[in-house]
This record gives sequence, C-alpha cells and structure tokens, in this order.
Amino acid sequence: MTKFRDSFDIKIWATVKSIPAGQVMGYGQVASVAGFPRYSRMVAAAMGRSPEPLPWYRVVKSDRTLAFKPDSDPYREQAKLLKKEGILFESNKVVTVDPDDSLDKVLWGPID
DNA sequence: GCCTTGACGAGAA
DNA sequence: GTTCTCGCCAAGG
Repeated sequence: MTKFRDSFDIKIWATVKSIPAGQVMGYGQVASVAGFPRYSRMVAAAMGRSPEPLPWYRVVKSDRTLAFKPDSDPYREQAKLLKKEGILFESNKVVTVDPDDSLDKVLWGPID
C-alpha cells in the first residue's frame, strides 16, 4: 500500500528532473505540473527526501529569488550550480537566458 | 488531538 | 524596497 507521500515524491522528482538545463521553475509551478496544485511547500520537503541527486537548484521561489537564506552555505551552493548552467544573478534574482522563459520555447526551440 | 514548522505563494500596507 | 498577514498541506513533537 502506497502512502500519499511516496507517490507524491516520485512525481515531484520526475518533474524536477525534467527541467531543462539553463531553465528554472517555481515551487508552485513544479507542484502544479506534477499534478499537485497548492503543494508548493511539500515540494521542498520532497526534494530533501530525494535518494538520488536532482537538479534541485533549478527550483526557485516564485519571485525568482533562492529559497535559502542569502548568507547560508546551501544558498552559495545553489548559486554556484546555477551559474554553471549558464544562469546568472541580478539583485539576488535568477536570470535565465530567455527573459520570457516559457518552457515551450525551451522544449520546442525558437520558432523562426 | 492540538500546535508548530517549513528549501512556499500571493496580496496588502 | 520592506514587513505583515493569510492560505496552503503534510509531518513531527
């Protein structure tokens, strides 16, 4: 018998892993895409429980700032990984290569 | 069973 | 720009 959390975690992990490099998603967005609207807070908990390394650093808050405290180690860790993906910062906010960051564009590519 | 806690989200002042 | 309040939902004490 599967607990709610088990199936939830699986979906969340799958969704996080589906985020393209150089692209970021909000917690609420991840939850929604995974099929669990309004479970933004649980997304954070699910990531902490992940048995395998996830691109968790591609998940940021809805206002595009990082979820950790700016002076914490995890914050610096995430910032480092993001930069490695080509994502930069501006006033503590992540900046993707596409300001209009729609996943469609990333997945389908720019339409000439 | 109640209260607090979160890697949250959104809106108001 | 900041700080507060409220909504959200499972987990842990």
